[in-house]
Amino acid sequence: MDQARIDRGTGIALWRQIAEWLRAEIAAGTYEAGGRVPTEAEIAARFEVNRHTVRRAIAALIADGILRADQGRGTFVASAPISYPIRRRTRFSEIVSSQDKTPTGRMTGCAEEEADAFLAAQLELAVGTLLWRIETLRVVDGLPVLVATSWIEKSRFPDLPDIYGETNSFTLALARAGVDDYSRRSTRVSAELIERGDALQLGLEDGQPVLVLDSVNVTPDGRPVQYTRTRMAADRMQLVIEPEA
Amino acid sequence: MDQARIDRGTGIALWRQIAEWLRAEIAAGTYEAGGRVPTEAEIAARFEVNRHTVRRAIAALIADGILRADQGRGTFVASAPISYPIRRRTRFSEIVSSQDKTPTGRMTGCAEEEADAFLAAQLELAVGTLLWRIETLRVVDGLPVLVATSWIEKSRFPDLPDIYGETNSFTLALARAGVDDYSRRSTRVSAELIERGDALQLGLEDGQPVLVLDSVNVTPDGRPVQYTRTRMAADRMQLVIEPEA
DNA sequence: AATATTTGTCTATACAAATAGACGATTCGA
DNA sequence: TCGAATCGTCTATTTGTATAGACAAATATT
Repeated sequence: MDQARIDRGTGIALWRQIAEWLRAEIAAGTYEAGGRVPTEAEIAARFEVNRHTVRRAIAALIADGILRADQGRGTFVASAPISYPIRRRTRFSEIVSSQDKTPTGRMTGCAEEEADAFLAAQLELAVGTLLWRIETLRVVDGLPVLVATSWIEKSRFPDLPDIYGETNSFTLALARAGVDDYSRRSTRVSAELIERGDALQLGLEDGQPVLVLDSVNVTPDGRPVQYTRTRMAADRMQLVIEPEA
Repeated sequence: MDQARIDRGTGIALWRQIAEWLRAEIAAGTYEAGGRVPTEAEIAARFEVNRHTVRRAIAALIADGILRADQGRGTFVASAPISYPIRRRTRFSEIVSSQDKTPTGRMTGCAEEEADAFLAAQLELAVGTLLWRIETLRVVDGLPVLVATSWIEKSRFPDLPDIYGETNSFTLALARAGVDDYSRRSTRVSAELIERGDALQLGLEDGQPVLVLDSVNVTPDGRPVQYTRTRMAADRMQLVIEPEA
């Protein structure tokens, strides 16, 4: 049971007392990351204040990135952004698991595509080479955090979409084709406004920024195997550039 | 150097931020007990706020008994009341020293007086016996805390005023006359409004309450040696009635 | 498709907080 | 004794806080 109280005339505004109560409840785990907090009306009734006063408290927490409000749905705890360290060996599932979160992922699309000049250069293939283009959605604790598009040579990994569709793991899918290890060669990072399709998948609003990572994975002998373009919800993940451990 | 800051529009009233700053400064010892804190104008300039805002902060601390304002003089840290335990052996200097404070005292008056019926009964002497009446002011850490009037048989302690005037100690003065030990027999406690003369000596305003202690000190064989009427500033000392240790 | 729920925005009102200025009351030192 | 310093009180104005009500916009439910 919840016995918190707010006091009037103390020189501390009601909205601030409510904001601090909510912040404490979230920190204590009463409302889990990504979960819903009580509605404005409920909180207002709970403390016997006007809804506008609650709204101001919530606005302060939204400004701090602690809450996120969705019109018509409710107000949610904005999960702390997941750290995404960029190293030579970067495996999404390992990164996420090491932060006590549960990663899931699924293939949202798959198509054949001919390499254009850019992709051909990146993958060191001839222009027009047939590639798999695989669309992926990565989810952490039920919250979608990034979408990625990967291009992989079709002739070298003919049944990759099937294996990836089963395992949801590039590491496993490439291993089945004889690539036991791979590492990140280069990563370029930029920021863009989210595209419509990505926004739908990530549950973001138009106009939100995304981090865009363009990376090339190579086998230990330096041969490119995969070109990936990743779009990360900037409010849910943050990049960490670290020296090699 | 002092780097504290106050922020506007945070939902915490300026007066409260200032009050908490002052409270912290006092707790940290920046302004010592009984000492002066900066003037309203200085604090207002320090934080770039209006003097009225500072006044509200100070009013809150006065209500909490932490500060005390004297018109025309300044605002002072209200010393925490000194505990004054009542036991059989009560020595002002020992009590005060044990509370990490520095006691001083001085005789403020001395006169001869004949015992009236009341004093004669208390001291077990005949009515009309010549007594010394000695007025004493006790000060702790520079702050006057009590005034006392003591009556002692003159023929038994003929040069007591001289000795007390030198030593400011009844214990020593009585010892010189052969009374090695004495203890408190009875103490009556009451509360009155302060008298004009006492108010001047204690630096209190008219209308302030004082604790009045009427006590009789006796030698180990039970013979009365001293009758004392003590007036204590109620906001600077508090009585503690304890069982004998 | 209709309805209920929930957040977003707007207007209006009342009260608290903070500012501004003036002047009185008390104390202290020159 | 005078004036400066300091706290006490008063009026007036502006800004921040909180309430009240209405309706729009998006979502979820039936």
